Amino acid sequence: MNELADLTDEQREQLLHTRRRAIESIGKNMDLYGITLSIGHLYGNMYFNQEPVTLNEMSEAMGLSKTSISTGMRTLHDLKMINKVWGKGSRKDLYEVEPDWHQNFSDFFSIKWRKAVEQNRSALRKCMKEIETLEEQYSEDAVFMKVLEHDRLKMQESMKYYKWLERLIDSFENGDIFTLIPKEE
Amino acid sequence: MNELADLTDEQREQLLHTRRRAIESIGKNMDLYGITLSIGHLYGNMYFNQEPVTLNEMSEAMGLSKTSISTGMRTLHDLKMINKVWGKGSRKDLYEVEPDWHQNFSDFFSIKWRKAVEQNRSALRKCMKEIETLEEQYSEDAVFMKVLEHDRLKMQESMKYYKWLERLIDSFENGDIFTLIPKEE
DNA sequence: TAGAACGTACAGTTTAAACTTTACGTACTG
DNA sequence: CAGTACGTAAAGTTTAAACTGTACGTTCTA
Repeated sequence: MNELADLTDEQREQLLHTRRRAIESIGKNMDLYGITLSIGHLYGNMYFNQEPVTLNEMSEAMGLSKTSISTGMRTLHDLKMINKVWGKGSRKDLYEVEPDWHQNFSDFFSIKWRKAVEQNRSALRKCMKEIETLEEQYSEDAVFMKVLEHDRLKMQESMKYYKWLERLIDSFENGDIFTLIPKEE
Repeated sequence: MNELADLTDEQREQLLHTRRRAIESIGKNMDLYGITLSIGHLYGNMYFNQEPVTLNEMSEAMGLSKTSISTGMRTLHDLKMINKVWGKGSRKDLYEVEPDWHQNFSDFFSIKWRKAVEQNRSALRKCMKEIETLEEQYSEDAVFMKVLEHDRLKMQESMKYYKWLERLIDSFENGDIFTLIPKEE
């Protein structure tokens, strides 16, 4: 269970103390991924573990109920930030952090941003259709037409942005971004 | 005050009904920017306005207290998603949406992600220093050394990612991203 | 200079999120 | 086939966030 069992008490103490700063910082800044502080800490605590962890282990380590850890793990798993591992003879679920953070980042954008962009594009498309219908209907009414044109132009501008964003997300998804901005300097 | 005053009741009705889908969608998906749903709606409602709006106008339009609108406006302003405008003879604060969404996106990353990356890098740097000190101290202890090395390698990997991410953020901030992925297809 | 309009700090209230406890379905074990 | 361990759904509780109402400082107006 405890991969630090072979260390002396003093060593374990020093190690955990040293790790803490990194764990706290990583966990805290995961709100960027829309993740709550305690789930961020969960991830941070898993970060240094060499071996995959179980629900019970993390529950005990963090002083949270097993249910909380369970839902936290699912959240992290949905975002592909941790992996479910099939371990030896254990019938417990085992989890470990996905070590490739570049991949992490890409997945996050694919999952979250792609969905949002598609929803907004769809809504804008429908809205523009309706505006165009109104423009046909009221083509004689100069005052109304001016307002309608304003709305249409505004949405066309937004559409341009969304198309650009989709190409950016594409580049994350297919890895082209790492040609444009290489992993190694 | 009301830029739609010159329209007939029917026209205004149709227009607002048509706009609503876009407003809802835009507002809803702003949780990606760490923004609450109602502030997202505030932004969505401002989106179509041709003229800058005041606190009172939006308060009435959204059925929220002026205080709520005030704090919402500040949040949006901090993220540079809206601009404070100095209008004619009015002494009310006037706000309008920043129309350049590419710029919006860049600013968001500069503000939010840059800070997080710097914090994490700083924490990791300190943590690595301490690990190295321990490695000197316990250089004879093979068991402990193995654990320490594992931690150090893990953090070095993370540092690579953060350096990459900083270069990505740089490209947003200085606009290079729009050379790599052009606004126009 | 008194009075009104404006934006926001602050304290209090309501609503939503996080977390726990209990209970249940499933899959191993003897 | 009972008995046990495991993960999670569901309901209940606690904690935090969102929102409101009041009050105050500032700035403009008469």
